[in-house]
Amino acid sequence: MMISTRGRYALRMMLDLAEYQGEGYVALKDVARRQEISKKYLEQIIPILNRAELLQTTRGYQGGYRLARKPVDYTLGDILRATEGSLAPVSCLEGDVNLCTKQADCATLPIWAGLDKVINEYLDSITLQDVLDEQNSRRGNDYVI
Amino acid sequence: MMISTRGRYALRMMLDLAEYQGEGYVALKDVARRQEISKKYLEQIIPILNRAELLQTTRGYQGGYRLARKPVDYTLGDILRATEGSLAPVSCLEGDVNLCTKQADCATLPIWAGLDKVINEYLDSITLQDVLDEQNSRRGNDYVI
DNA sequence: TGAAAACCTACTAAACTCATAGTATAATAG
DNA sequence: CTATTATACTATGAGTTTAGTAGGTTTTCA
Repeated sequence: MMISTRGRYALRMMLDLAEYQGEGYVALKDVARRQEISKKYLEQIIPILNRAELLQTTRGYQGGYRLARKPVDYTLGDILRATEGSLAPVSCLEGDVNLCTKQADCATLPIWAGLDKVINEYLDSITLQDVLDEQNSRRGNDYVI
Repeated sequence: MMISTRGRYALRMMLDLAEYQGEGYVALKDVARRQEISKKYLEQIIPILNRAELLQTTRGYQGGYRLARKPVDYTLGDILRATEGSLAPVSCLEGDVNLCTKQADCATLPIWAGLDKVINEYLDSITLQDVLDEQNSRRGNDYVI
């Protein structure tokens, strides 16, 4: 019932990008250094976020990544559903892929559907901006004029 | 982010026991047959439930299992925490075992703590009896006098 | 043309999942 | 006492997933 490192690192990377994007693009090596995560591993997570159109990219000199939207326009659910594949607690809930012949009289399916609902609702109730704000207030930046 | 078969089978077994315990003990082979789950695999799940004192057991002739308490006195959280080990979405939340040096200024920890909370609260809001009731009403037993 | 950066693909050790198999132990009927 | 029924315990294993490492390719710009 764990969120994998893939999802957790993706979230930390998105937060890092949100924090450090001034005008330009942020190089992955800087994210990796600050977050203490292997750059090579982050490289593998990036394409997932790219496919979901969560990032903008430039290559070459002074290239890097930046958020495609404002932090307030990402929910944690957006990021985690993309990287975790799905947040469904059982495979019978994953689209129409895993059809179960017993669905109609499965006593436990409504339970998992309900669990799925509370998980997604919780994660969609928090935006990247919310986490940034919370982080700043923790650092005492809430007294900055 | 999945509930494993261990947890799901445990839940189905508990429901089966709840449904079929008249006076006596229910043999595992009957549960296995009705639920279409390998009896040998269920045998491995049983000790987990036994250690958590969720079941009563007798061996030998007409032996088997029964619920230690009334269905209304089990929450799904009780059963799933026992079988899944923990429902925590990240290991830093698991007791004092996985201490993380960055806990104090970790921006994401409160998120996972909140997620953990909604998951546990949801699963603790449902009892075994609730699932039985829902099952019976679905089968049309709600019109029985 | 050379440096800096993203992009892409293959590989791997370790852990976990979902079982299967076999033997030992206990309880009861007859 | 012994055969039957049932749980208890331990070992093994195939397959998948996780969490990376490694190395080379392509793009951009000074």
